[in-house]
Amino acid sequence: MVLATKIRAQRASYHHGNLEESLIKAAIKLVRKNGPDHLSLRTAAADIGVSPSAAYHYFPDKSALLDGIGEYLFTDLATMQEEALAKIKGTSARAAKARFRALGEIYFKWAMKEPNLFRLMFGGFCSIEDSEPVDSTAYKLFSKTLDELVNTGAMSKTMRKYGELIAWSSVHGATTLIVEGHMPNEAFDSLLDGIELSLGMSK
Amino acid sequence: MVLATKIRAQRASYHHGNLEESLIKAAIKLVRKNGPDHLSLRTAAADIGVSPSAAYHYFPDKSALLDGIGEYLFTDLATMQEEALAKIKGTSARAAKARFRALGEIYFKWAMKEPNLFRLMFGGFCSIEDSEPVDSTAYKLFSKTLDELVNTGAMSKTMRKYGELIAWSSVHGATTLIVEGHMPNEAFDSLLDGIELSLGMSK
DNA sequence: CCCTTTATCTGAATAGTGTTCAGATTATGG
DNA sequence: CCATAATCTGAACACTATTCAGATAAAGGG
Repeated sequence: MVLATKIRAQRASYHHGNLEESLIKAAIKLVRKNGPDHLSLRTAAADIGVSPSAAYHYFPDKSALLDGIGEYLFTDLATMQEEALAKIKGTSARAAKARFRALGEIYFKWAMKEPNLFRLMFGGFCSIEDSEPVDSTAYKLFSKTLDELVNTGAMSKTMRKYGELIAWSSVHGATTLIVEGHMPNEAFDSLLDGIELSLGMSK
Repeated sequence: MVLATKIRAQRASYHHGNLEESLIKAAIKLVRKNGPDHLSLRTAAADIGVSPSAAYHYFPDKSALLDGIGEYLFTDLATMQEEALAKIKGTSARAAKARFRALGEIYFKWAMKEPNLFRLMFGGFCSIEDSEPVDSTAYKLFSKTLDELVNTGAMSKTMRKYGELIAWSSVHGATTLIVEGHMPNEAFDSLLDGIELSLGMSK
């Protein structure tokens, strides 16, 4: 009984029951359409049938709401990358390279499919509290993938120490530049080729 | 006489005389302080002692004002890069490498000094009308610098075709990641080292 | 079962925003 | 000097974030 009333999120009563998450999801929809600037706290509240001031019981600010969205999206992207990696099995050099490539491609595709959400994540709209980004799930996945490349002999040891830096920077850079229209779409695949070459990955 | 009245920008009369540029400069000041989101057309107008609606004779939109700022800033950055390149004379491989490095460092330093202006330029706040970014002054400077590297034997021919892609993407990527707090500051110099190595530049 | 306490949400108000438009003001050219 | 055109103002409209006193409902103790 207690659970039943708590679970329904569709607002059958004065109390909403799930306002925080509902607000974030409504806000994500708006950001997707209108961009991270142009997010309206009021319409997000209205969309889930709640007064504007209700939001202030869960977020001190509009910017706190943006932070909440950011956290949600970052874990979302990390999950996608984990799933993509899990699909590529094996311990061969070939598999390691495929995983490396998959990480970059997921990143890029995600950004191209949801440019406004990507902007929110990396455009200074949300402050991530993760003390060090190095601790993040995504970064660990990434480092592990690079280690595999070295261990299977697919990547030169000399370049290993620049691995994270070059790959992460250039994949992120190309993605943002393409998303913002400063670089042609086709450039991304070519870039991945170039990185593999430059990091000393065997053909 | 005619010139005298046109030149004074300090508003000694009903007509301002230089509203478009004054608005852009006032807006730049605001963006520098408060970020590209949070730019207020009204306070920009108020700061130069003009009514809000006056702006609409020069910009159809607030977003058009942002476009104007973007154009202003892009030429500003390009000028800085040109000046930096001009200071490094000579046709040796050493000089070519110094120019390459200078381009990246200027880019990074500029962003770190003015993160909010950098966000405006590359964060989707302004739409650049340059049909192809390849035509931009900055890009031409960049390509020329890479050519010099190959001609002086400082860079391998094999990697030349990935030169723009890798260097531009990774410099831009590292810069944005650092500016947004996703990467430590010290990473940038290390990245430049890595790029030089990976693009086959002789030590 | 009721009743108090506490969490949750509303309504109204304030101050600021982009944008429009009729009209006032000034410069320009004949 | 005067008519025309360019330029700017003032007031208005529909938004926005944010605050706060009070209404509403849930939870826990008697």
